[in-house]
Amino acid sequence: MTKTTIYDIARLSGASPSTVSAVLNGTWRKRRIRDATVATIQKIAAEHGYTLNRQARGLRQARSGMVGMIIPLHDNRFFSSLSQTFDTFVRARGLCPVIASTLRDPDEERRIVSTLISYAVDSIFIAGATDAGPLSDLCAAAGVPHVFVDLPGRNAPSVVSDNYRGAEMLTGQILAHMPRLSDLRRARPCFIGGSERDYATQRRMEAFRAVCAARGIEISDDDVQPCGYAPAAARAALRDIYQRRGGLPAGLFVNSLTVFEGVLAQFTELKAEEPAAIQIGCYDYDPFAAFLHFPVYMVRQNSDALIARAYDILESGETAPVMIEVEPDLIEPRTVFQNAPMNLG
Amino acid sequence: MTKTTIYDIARLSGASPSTVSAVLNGTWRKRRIRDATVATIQKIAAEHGYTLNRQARGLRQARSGMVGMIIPLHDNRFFSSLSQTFDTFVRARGLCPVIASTLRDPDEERRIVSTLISYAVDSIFIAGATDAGPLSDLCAAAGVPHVFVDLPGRNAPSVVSDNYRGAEMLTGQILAHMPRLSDLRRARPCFIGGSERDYATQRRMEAFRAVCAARGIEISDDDVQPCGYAPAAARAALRDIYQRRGGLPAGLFVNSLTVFEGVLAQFTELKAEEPAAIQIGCYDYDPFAAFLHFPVYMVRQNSDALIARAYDILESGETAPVMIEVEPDLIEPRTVFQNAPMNLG
DNA sequence: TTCCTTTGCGCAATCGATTGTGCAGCTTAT
DNA sequence: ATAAGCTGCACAATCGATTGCGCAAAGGAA
Repeated sequence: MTKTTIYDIARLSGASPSTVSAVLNGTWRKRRIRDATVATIQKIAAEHGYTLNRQARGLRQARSGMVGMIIPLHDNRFFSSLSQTFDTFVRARGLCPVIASTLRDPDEERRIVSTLISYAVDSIFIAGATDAGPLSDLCAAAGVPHVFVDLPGRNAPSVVSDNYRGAEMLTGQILAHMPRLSDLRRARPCFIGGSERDYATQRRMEAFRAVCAARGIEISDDDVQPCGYAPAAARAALRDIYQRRGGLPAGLFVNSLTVFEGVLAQFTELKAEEPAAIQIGCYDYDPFAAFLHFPVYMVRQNSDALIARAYDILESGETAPVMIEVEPDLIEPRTVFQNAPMNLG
Repeated sequence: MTKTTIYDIARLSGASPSTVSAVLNGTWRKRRIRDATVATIQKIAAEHGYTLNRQARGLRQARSGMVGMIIPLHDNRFFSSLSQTFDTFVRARGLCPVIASTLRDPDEERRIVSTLISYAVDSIFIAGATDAGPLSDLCAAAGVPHVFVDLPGRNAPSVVSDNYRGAEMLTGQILAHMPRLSDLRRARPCFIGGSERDYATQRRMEAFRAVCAARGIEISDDDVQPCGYAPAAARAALRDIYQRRGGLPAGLFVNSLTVFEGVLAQFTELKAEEPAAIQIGCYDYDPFAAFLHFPVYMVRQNSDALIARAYDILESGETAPVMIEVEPDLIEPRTVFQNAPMNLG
């Protein structure tokens, strides 16, 4: 019942605990253990179902073999995709992933990072923190390597989507395909969703305005509504836009999938032709959104590349606040198969 | 740079390490430590940014304060929803969630469970394992309490969706709303997706057949196609059905969201009226699928209740292979708001 | 004053591994 | 034959906390 330890195996094999340890953790060549001894010990270990106590090893080595990641929430296409990639990468290196969600609460963020540190994680990936500075400080104080993913950190390296480029592509498609409406109130495209305090949203708004300006379309503050990420708020924002303009705008830049949910909810109050008569683009990708009754351009962030680059940075030992940008993909309407990642369902 | 320990604080405060330990872990009342001593030690600890080394504590206590969960993949609405609930539950108890994905690989499953055990997790939630028996054995050998979620375990308690009931409701809606087609080849509803080795799929097929039989509809083996979970396979299966029958069947029971993706992909080859002219039901829920141009009934599994019941069982100390069923919710078409869980996006 | 409690805290063992060092015994070279 | 070197392993300290036990000093009762 009580788990077997190297001491038990030492007793049973007549060897010393240090020899057993070396055999079982693979360092026995360095210690010049005879092959016969190795075999004996491995046999006994197997017979007794020995399993390493990683807390003991970790205590001695001052590292746990775990790698932490914090995300705002699991229940989201983009972040769960990040999780999946992270999980795969970490496990491929023989380490154990620990992913915790913060619900975008700064206190939770600090608490989780502290917890991870107290478990002596080898390093930490921080995705979508609302308050990056203090997290960096916590990690730095503990000497834990860390990297920001999807948002730029001030005092540590970060890997982010090229939000400007993604929004540029998306806005370009919206402008290229939206109808030319004679009603001036509806002729200009709108940007909806996200938070102004959000780095990603800032960059996307910037690109949206720039592309519009380049086509000679003047965007007013009224055309840009960073109303947060909640579907209900997005729905209300769209209702306002609709009422003020007497209809949907010719183009709609939807800043996230949850915002899109709110937009769709509002659409249920309209005639089916109305959404179909404008051009919609959504930043972030969902396969079902690709099958709505009107075409939607979408941007899919490249979570594989984000995690891969982040890992590169950590493994290079870089700790300076460099920033790497990863270009996202523009997804044409109705292309679920050609571009969807493998999903084992 | 080197982290402060209770020994450092003991030296600085003039107290003994055991006193410092008691103060910092909150058990000082039991040890009758003076309030003044407590205050001094806490002050010094705060000044030096002391953080607990949980590996040391864990080694001594033979438990880590972590709770493990394994899931097939993160990148899936149902499992990421389970993850979110699990995360919230575990953290609410002051513990640390560790969620790892197995990609439905039995070897991976065993490896991960072993790893979790070697980290001395307090307990393990097993969601969606392909080979439950060996996992139970591993946990039992290590004396780690565990519970199966979403699939029944043989030697341990489990909490599963009431797949029969869910499929019963869904089939009921499909039959109630599907058109009566004179073409006999197309008159019977079809069941598509999932794996026959899968407990959940078995139960759902059972209910599908039973409800059909109750309405006097005779189902042949040809009407039931458990073609797996991959979108591509589902697409091919639907193409076959379409060709053999000369059109879509009047009713379609889609056994998972990824299968639905494949179905939709195949729909793009049809005229838009065709899917709209039949009745579709999907086991599992996606908000965007609720906004397609034809109404879809969906079943949403109750991940909150699944995790809550699983936790109840673990906390009750139950280790016998009891099985608890949780009823899923039937979601009417276009009701994204009334029923969707809060999603902070 | 003497004895008994209670208060407040220290001592030292312990959890299970890792790792720097030491040292017999056997080889090989000279 | 002696020194030098190599082989194969054991010893013991160490990581940082927790915890059973013990004991001096203070307080109270008789």
